[in-house]
Amino acid sequence: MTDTLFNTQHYTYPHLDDSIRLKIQILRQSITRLEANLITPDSVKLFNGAEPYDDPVLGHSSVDYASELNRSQLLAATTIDGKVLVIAGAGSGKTKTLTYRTSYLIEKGASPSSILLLTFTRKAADEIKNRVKNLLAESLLDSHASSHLNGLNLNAITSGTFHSFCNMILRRYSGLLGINPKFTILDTSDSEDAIDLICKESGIVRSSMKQAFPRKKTLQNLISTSRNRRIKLHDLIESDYPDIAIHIADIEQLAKNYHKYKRANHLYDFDDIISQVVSHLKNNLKFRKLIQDTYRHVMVDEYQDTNYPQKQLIDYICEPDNVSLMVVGDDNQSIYAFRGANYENILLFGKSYPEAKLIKLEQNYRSTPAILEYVNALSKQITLGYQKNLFSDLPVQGTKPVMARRSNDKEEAKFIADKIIELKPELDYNDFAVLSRTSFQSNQIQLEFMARYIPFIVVGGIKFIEKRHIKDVLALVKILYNPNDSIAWHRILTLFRGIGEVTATKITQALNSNPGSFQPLLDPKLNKNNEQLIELYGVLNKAEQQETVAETLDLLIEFYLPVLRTVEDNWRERAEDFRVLKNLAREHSSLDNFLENLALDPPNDSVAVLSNPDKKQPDAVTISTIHSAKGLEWPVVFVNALVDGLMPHHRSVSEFEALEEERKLFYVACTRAKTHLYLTAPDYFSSFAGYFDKVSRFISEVPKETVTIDVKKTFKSEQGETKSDDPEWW
DNA sequence: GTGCTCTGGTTTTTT
DNA sequence: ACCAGAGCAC
Repeated sequence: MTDTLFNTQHYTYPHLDDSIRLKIQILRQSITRLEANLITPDSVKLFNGAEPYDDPVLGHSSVDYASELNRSQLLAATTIDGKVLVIAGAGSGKTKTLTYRTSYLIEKGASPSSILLLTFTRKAADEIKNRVKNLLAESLLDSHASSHLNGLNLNAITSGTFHSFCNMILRRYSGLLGINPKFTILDTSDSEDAIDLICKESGIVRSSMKQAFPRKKTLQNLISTSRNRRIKLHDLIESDYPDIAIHIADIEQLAKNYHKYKRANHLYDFDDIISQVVSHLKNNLKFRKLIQDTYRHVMVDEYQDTNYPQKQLIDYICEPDNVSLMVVGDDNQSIYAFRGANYENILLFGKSYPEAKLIKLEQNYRSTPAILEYVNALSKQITLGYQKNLFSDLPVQGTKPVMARRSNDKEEAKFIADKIIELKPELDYNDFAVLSRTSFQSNQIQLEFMARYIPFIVVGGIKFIEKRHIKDVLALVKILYNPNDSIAWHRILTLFRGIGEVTATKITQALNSNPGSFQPLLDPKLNKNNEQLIELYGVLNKAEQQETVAETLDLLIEFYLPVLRTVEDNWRERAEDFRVLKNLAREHSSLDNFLENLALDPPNDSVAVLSNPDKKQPDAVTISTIHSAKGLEWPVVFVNALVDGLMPHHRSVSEFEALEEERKLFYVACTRAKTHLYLTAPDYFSSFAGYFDKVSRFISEVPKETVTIDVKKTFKSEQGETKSDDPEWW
């Protein structure tokens, strides 16, 4: 205790009950088992101890694998049989390794169409694919060296996110699977709306004497979590939401109705897209065989953030021994449990595949030794995981992370701004990032930056796709594509004055029992002589005739603008966003293509960037949540608001696994820094949730020699403000 | 049935 | 700051 930065006895740690102890024990066993299968360049005598150039492929390739990769990376890239887990530490060249492995597979004779590459974002998938194309460009044109490469089409590599892959499979094999290929995807907020609608229609009594019925957001979360974590709704509510236990029966019924509703209307939510493919793989042997024969080389990135259905998907595809599988991940960076990700998948890999090999990438190419020393100390605090120790061969130690504490969030923001201005002469604004646990924690910093003329961009923020007017127009597009989409209908119908829940439901039902026609809009018994409904009828029919997505969109927007004007005062401002939407539409050849891409790969750039696609990113400091910063790096990183209660979040401190994830989140934040890491905290933080005034336990737990402390306190005394530097003060 | 306003309870992170 | 329910007028 004495060598830590601060006395950790000030914090309350979660109680470990027997069930969690048992779980830890099982996970430890699995980890130990796989550690026994660890292979290193030395243990396997990489290329029999000879130079890699003796390998028939490596020796003759135009790609110089052995000099481009370090020995562990080379081992990972060339171990192409069986099942392999690669533990790739932060900044260890994971993407590079996947790129070279893909290239190596192809040079070894794997056909591009037999390769399946699953990543967490489409951007990551595209990047790997493009880098492989560049690597092999020379060989593909060279008809002498390796003749089988000549004329290969690398676009045949299947790469993307789990969702985009499963979406493609559902549509491509809709005939074999007996499903309607014209389904629409519900994003999270559509799914919430659907649940809300069904809740109202099924006449559940929402208000109870004792306990209010959960809101739509909670319900959606509950249903999704229950599916992704394979926990019965009943058990999930009892363990995680005991307050609403009296509503269990209603919620279970609601979940069933929601499911029926989606199937009846050809709607798939995010969870369905994956679990439908899994259940077809499970039940349809012909389909399973077909998929297993197609994808012979599977690679999965960010395996620590997969959920149970995603693991099942991989397991079904990779069931035969001759399908090779490499999963890559870092158990220290699993930070998506709230979205159903299961950190156990990566820890239990040895249990699923007892013969699997383990490879570790521990050389870090990102951070200075001083920063690595700190993050390795953080890593030691994580209870469960594979053994790892990041190292760097940089000759210069660099500066230690700085822990700065200030009287309040304003002083904290000032500190950050001061540092940026101090370091700016040698760096660009692009070289700085401020990372926060929650998005609102950057408000004070944004104000300070504005006052000091420091340019910044906020990542995360309000999503373009989540804006009301964008959702409205997209609902119109969805109606055209899938006239069964009652969620979209309901959204549009309630937009008009004089039409509320009840009328909208009646019209929606009439539309559904009258497939292929918008006729009910004209029915005087239903439309209350609303002229806009009659106009909508004409617009939809006309829009159906349009050739391109852009033309269709133009018509719909033209109709929608006057409607928007009746519901929002700032409609002009909002209308600006339609330019962006039109630009996006021009990139798509069909409505389904357009809708799919917006749902599965929504643009998360700010509107300003989207509307000037040609302009280069301006030179600006990045302000982001830690989650959104995953996979990125900056020379100078600030992690702010490090108060116990915000980091770890107060809602996560009472449960072992939740606290562990917060710890990993802090680890992710710190590993983004290349040369300078600043950890900052205000003296206190107060909100309806409580009053927090201790520095984050994650700061306190590590040995004090790994950081530099910088504490300044502004006293509010009777004589006015005075400043003091007191190292004893926290 | 619809739409407005008031009020009190709520707020983590997001492909 | 944001949303959902209640209460009320049309």
